[in-house]
Amino acid sequence: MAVVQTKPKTRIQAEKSERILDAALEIFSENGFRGSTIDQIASAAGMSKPNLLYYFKSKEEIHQTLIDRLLKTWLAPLEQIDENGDPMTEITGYIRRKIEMSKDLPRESRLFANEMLHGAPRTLAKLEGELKELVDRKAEVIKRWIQDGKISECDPWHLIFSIWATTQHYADFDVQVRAVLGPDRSGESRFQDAARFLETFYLRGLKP
Amino acid sequence: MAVVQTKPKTRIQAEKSERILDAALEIFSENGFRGSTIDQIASAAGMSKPNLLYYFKSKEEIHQTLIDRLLKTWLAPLEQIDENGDPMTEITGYIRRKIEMSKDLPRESRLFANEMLHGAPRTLAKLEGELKELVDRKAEVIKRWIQDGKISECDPWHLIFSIWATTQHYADFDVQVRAVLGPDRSGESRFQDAARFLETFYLRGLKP
DNA sequence: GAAAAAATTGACCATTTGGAAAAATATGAA
DNA sequence: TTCATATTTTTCCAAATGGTCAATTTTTTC
Repeated sequence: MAVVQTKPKTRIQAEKSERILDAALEIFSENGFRGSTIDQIASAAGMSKPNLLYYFKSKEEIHQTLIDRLLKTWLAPLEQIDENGDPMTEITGYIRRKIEMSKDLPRESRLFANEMLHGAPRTLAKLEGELKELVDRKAEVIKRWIQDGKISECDPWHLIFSIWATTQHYADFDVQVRAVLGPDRSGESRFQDAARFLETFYLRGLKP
Repeated sequence: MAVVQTKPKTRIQAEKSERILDAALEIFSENGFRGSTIDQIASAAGMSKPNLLYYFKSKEEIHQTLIDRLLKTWLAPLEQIDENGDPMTEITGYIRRKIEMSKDLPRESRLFANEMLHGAPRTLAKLEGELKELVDRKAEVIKRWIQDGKISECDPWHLIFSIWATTQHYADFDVQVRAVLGPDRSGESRFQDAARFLETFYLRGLKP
């Protein structure tokens, strides 16, 4: 049976299961769950299929592990919003962090998007739990900012959705973005351009 | 060989291939290309697998047909932007049309999103062709509006991306949106709330 | 209403794929 | 060095799946 269920015990276990997860992230984010084979993942991780199955007892388990880890990473930037900070700074900071994540962790973003796209079968409970709670909490913060006249009136939930959408777009729809921008604007600078656009746009949209 | 390659000839061909495409849209958008089986599609279309393969010679061909049709539908709302209209009205109109599409054609949106997410293997050429041309054309229109001082300065391409992202989000990430909004705000009204948020937000962001 | 064309079915096949089992090998603690 | 444990490989299997084909049934045409 698989070894890593609870905690890796040996050096090799820690190393190998990390390599597997990294390879799996690559493969899953590119091909989706059903579009990926254990063989592909194994070979990307530089080992044989049965060897991989020594560490994770099924394809499903690898995927589940990735998803579980991902959610924490995903919530972190929102968590960081400080109710005592300056609203404008907090929100543009959040946007910058999210754009940064699209640039640095596109595979994670796509894995997550894929999961959502297909109805979040393995994540729904957490969305309705942890995620909803966090968003509700932060929405309250934003509401207070609005009541204090620090930012203009708007629906905090849809505001958050819009930030998610616009920032993650640059990871999830990367091909499309690059196709439209053309070869000359498809360099790393597109993230900076996006950040600049979004920050000024949200500043204008939220200025009281 | 498949019959419908060029044009359906008989009544039955027209009807059945339409039913197949509708079923395929349902299945593909839910499970992705590799996650869907011909059997599933056939049974959703109320026929046997070999029967389905009488109309389309492969799973790939069904998918390709869907994607080809989709792009036209997808470009239509942007196409409608009128350079001679009032900028604000044109842009909020565009947003409304896009939100409408997320509400009425979520399966199409998800099919498209899935294709993008996995690198648009079957669409890339069209993205770099038709799509880019259209967007470039409309970006010029927006540029002129900016130069004429009718809307505030911003990058037209990223403006368009942001509209795509925010509106399609409500179809592609529907599960997440509903999970966060909770049962009471998950009715049809969420599209209206989204539209209201986005329209006022873009109005504020673009007011010169 | 008979012949031709179109549509449908049932049986079948090759390949891919997730996964199991057991044997063989490497590693580490005593 | 030896024994126990951890790791890896080889071999294999059963189910799922995309697709074919010949035979049969239905529809259309004349």
